[in-house]
Amino acid sequence: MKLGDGVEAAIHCAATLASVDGNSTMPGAALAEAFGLSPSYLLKHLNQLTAARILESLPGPAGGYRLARAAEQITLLDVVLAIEGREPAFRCGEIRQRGPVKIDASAYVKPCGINAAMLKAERAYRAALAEVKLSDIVAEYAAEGDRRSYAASCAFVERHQRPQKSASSKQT
Amino acid sequence: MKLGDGVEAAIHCAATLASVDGNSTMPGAALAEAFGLSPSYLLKHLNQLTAARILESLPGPAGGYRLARAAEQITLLDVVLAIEGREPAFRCGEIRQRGPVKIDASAYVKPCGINAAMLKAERAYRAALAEVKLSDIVAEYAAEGDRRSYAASCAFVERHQRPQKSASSKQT
DNA sequence: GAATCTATACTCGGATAAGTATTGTCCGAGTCGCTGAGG
DNA sequence: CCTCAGCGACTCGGACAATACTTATCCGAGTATAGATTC
Repeated sequence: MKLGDGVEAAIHCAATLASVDGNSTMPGAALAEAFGLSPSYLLKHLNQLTAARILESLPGPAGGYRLARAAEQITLLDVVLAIEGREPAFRCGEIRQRGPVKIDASAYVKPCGINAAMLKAERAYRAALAEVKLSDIVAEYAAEGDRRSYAASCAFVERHQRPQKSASSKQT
Repeated sequence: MKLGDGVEAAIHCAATLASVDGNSTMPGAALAEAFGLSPSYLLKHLNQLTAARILESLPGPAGGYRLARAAEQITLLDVVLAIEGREPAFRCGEIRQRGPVKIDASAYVKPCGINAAMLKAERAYRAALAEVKLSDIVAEYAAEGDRRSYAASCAFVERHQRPQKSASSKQT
C-alpha cells in the first residue's frame, strides 16, 4: 500500500502541460527543472504517460511533450494507472486451496469473499480518482492557489514552451 | 499501488482464527500449514497483527494465536493497516516548491489540490474496507461457500485448536 | 538569389547500475506440560 | 496416594541473509534547424 514517488511527479507534470498554449510542447528537461527532479529519471515516467496515450512526444530541437487530448478528458485515475500499472493492488493468490484443506477444483468456482471485498474497496478508490479531471486541478490552482505562485508557474511555462507549426489532434 | 503478499495471508489467518472456539488458540505453524506458507515468515505477519492488538499470542506448548476481540469488532481495514502501515499510500513531497518556481513559504500554506484529491480517494478506499467486518467474511463463507470446503476448514480448525484453561479478556 | 545538401545540436528512448523495501530463513528466550522422586 | 521439583518440548519473538522492485543514471537513435554550397 505504497504509491511510487513517480506518481506525484507525473501528475504535476501533466498539470503543468495542461497550461501550455494550444499545440506547443515543453521539453522534459524543463519539467524536471521546474520540480527539482532528475531529468533522466523523469523521462522514464513521462515515457509511461506517453505509452498510455496521455502525453505525446515530439523529437527534435523544438520537440518536447504535450497532452495527447484535452485536459477535461484526462483524469487522475488515468495518470495513476499509467504509472503504477493497471492491475489491482490486491491480487488473490488463492492460498486457501494451497494447503491440506484443498478439496477439489470444483469447490473453488466462486471467488473468495476476501478478494471480492478488497476489489470492491479498490473500485471505490479508482472511482474517486476518476472523478477528478486534470482541468479541475489546474482550475482549482488558478482560483484558490496563491497568486504569486500561480504567476510564477505561468511565467515558467511561458518561458519554456515551444510553439509548433503543424497542429496535431489536440483540438477538441 | 501494490499491496504486499502478506495482507492476503493475514486476512485468511484472521478469518480462520475467528472460527476457533471461545478462548482456544491455534499455533502459527498450523496456520502456515493450512495455507501452504512458510511458517517462519508467517509469524512475522502474525506478529504485526499481535502488535496491532488484533491477535494475542500465548507462549508455551499449548500456546498459539487467537483473536484479541470479537470478530464483529475487527474490520478488514484494521488488518490491512496493521500489515501495510497506517500512513497513506500517497505522500505529497511538495515538489512544487522544490524548483526555481519556489517563491516563499507563505505561498504554500494550503495543501496542494493534488494531495487533497489523492487523500480523498484513499479515504474512500479505507471507508470501504472499514465496512467489512471479519464476522462478515466468515458468515459469507459459511453461507455461500462450498459445503465441502467449509467442512474441511472446520475440521482442520477443530483438529489444530488447543483449548485454554483460564479465560483471557476475550469475552465482550 | 534560391534551392538543396550536409553537419549540428537538441530531443526522446531504451539499456544499464545503485539503493531500498520486501520476502524468506534461522536461532534464541520464555513458558507450560510431563515424568520422576520424595513425603 | 499426593505433592513438588526437574527436565523436556513446544511456542513465539527478534536478529540475520536473499531477492525483487524502485530509483537513478548514462549513452544511443532520431529529427528539425542552421549554415554552407551549388545551380
